[in-house]
Amino acid sequence: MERMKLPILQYEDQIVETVEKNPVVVIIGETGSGKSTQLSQILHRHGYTTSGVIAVTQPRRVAAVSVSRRVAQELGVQLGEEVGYAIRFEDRTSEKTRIKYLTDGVLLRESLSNPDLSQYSVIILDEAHERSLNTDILLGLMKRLIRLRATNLKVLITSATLDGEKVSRFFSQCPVLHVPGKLFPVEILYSPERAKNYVESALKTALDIHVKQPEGDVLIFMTGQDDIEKLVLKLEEKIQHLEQGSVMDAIILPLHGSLPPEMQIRVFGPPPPNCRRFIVATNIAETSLTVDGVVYVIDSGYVKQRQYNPSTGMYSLDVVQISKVQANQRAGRAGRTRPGKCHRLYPSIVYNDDFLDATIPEIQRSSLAGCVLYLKSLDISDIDILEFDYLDPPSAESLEDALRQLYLIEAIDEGGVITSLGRSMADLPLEPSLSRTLLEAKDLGCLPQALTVVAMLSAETSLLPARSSKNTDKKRKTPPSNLPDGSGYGDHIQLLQIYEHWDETFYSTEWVKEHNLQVRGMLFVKEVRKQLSQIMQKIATGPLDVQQGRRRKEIQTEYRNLRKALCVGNANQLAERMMRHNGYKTLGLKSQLVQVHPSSVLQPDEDGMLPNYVVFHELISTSRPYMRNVCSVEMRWVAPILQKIEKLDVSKLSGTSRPSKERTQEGDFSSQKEDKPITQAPEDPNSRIQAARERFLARRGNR
DNA sequence: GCCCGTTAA
Repeated sequence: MERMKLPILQYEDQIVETVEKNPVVVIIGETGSGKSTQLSQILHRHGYTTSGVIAVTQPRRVAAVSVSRRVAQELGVQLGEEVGYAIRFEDRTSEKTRIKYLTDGVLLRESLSNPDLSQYSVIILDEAHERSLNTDILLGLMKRLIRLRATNLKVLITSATLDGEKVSRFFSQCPVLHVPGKLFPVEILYSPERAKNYVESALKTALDIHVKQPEGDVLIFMTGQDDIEKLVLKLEEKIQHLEQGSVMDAIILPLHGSLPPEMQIRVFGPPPPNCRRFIVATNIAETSLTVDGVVYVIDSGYVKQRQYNPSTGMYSLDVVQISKVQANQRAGRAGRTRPGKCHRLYPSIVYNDDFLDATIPEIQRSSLAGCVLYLKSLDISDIDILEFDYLDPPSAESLEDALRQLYLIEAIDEGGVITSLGRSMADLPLEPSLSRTLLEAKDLGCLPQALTVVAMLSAETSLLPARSSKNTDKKRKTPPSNLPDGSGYGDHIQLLQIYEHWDETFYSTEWVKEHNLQVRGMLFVKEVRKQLSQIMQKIATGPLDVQQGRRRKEIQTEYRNLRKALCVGNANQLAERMMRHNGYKTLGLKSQLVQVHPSSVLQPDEDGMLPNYVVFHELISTSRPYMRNVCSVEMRWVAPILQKIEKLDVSKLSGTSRPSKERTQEGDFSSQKEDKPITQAPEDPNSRIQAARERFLARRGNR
């Protein structure tokens, strides 16, 4: 059997012995080592499932499902019995389950109702090198848990290329085991200089491979849909000319996230005989999807990355250089089935001197309001939010921004302590502004409508129709969509109307297609709405289903209440129109000049002016700073919020004026397995981050 | 006039 040869099995004794002796072990295993499927089974064989369940976290849903399926198969058991999985909307575990695969988000949720995670004897954090926001929080929680939990707990942190030393230091010098993978060698070829235009450069390299190199598929990493479409067109054109010669056939496949699923699946089908496939992809092919048969990789060296600026509250989507970890991950995609080649469209000096070692972790690129609320809602008195032990701490500025946001929506009081409202918000799997909107809507009697809007917003990117690439005619505008118009109030109301129409058709797939929306997205909204309704049902009265057959007057009242709830929930996302034109300035710590996104359905009045005050769901800087998903609100709702903003004192919010907390509880537990001191001086994280940030920003400015 | 990489509760 293939499995018998998995490299990790040769290390079984060593792994078990190390786990016996240490609460935390780091395991570095390259692709193909079998760590995701074997580690849990090894520990199961050695009795670790007698005292509890083995949990294995995955950053992605599909991985949790597919890996658990394979393990069940290998153990010859029914999936959902001894081996199961739990992901959002789907729990396939039972009382018999001893090995449980779950997304890290699900484990975080479980930790909310059971901070000790007492049902688990072992927790394996898999793919930790991806450094997802959730994984990073779990790392901090695990560090605390191994000291505090009364019953024995083993933690394994496994990853492909993670800097093992760094994690080991984080966990008091815990041991690091290396397990080799089963990758074939990949020859790295650098360009003499960095391409001025990486699309052109990729095109040349691809054609060169096609003409000169033996069979084998080519995977090309671009940054986004635009690049991909350009390159696909050019490749098709050039290869058609070539084919009159003697080269083999070729097909060219785009691959990115906004492609409908049936188009994504094409890359998994068997390739036609005697035909080379060119797959032009975003970083979706870096980790999320694995394409078989790739022998050549072309790496542009760039990626599109979303980042949050805590001082302005603005997201931006920038093309940035990849990290060394990412470059190696991309190269590795060429060596899965046989030796391969990776063409890097940049010189080795750029790789060595310019690329960051690792991608900046998500926790340092995101708004932390949700994360901070989550930590505050855990009933653990020894956690002070500003002192929470992160592998890579976020900046003080980012934490303060999060506290300010939470205070403005009354999730914490002026002393930084979580309110009962805040606790209710933490129960909802939503960003805080949306949770707050729901709770306010409950009091205002428009909860069914708010549930719909919030569910629609949380799926919004997967709703929009796929942009067609053929629309290159300059004069052709987007076809007039016959979607509802939000009655002039803006995008939130439009989202509500869209869903209500769909509900009227009894969730017809045809209706969705006719209106150029994505079926997958709408079905997701339906699931989210159902989940949120179930949670809200516990504290709300009255029906929460979509309301139908109301009178016009009732609907107007609902819209008004809904807009009011949105205003309360988005207290940190308000903007005021300029006097003489339709530009806006945001109301907050640092005012920004912004505009309503052109896709908005917000309507101007008879004089052509937009409303004086709006709330927005998101601030994003693309070609300009834009507010996306905008809704008109009234000044009288805004006024009290403005007063609050003026009086706000961040130093109180961060709890620095509070007396330090007692830590007696900690001493009781820690005596158990404290052979090494836990308190280690962090090696000056702030200066390290600062330096990384500066490099990062400088690079951004360069382009 | 815009147009988004990815993931998740």
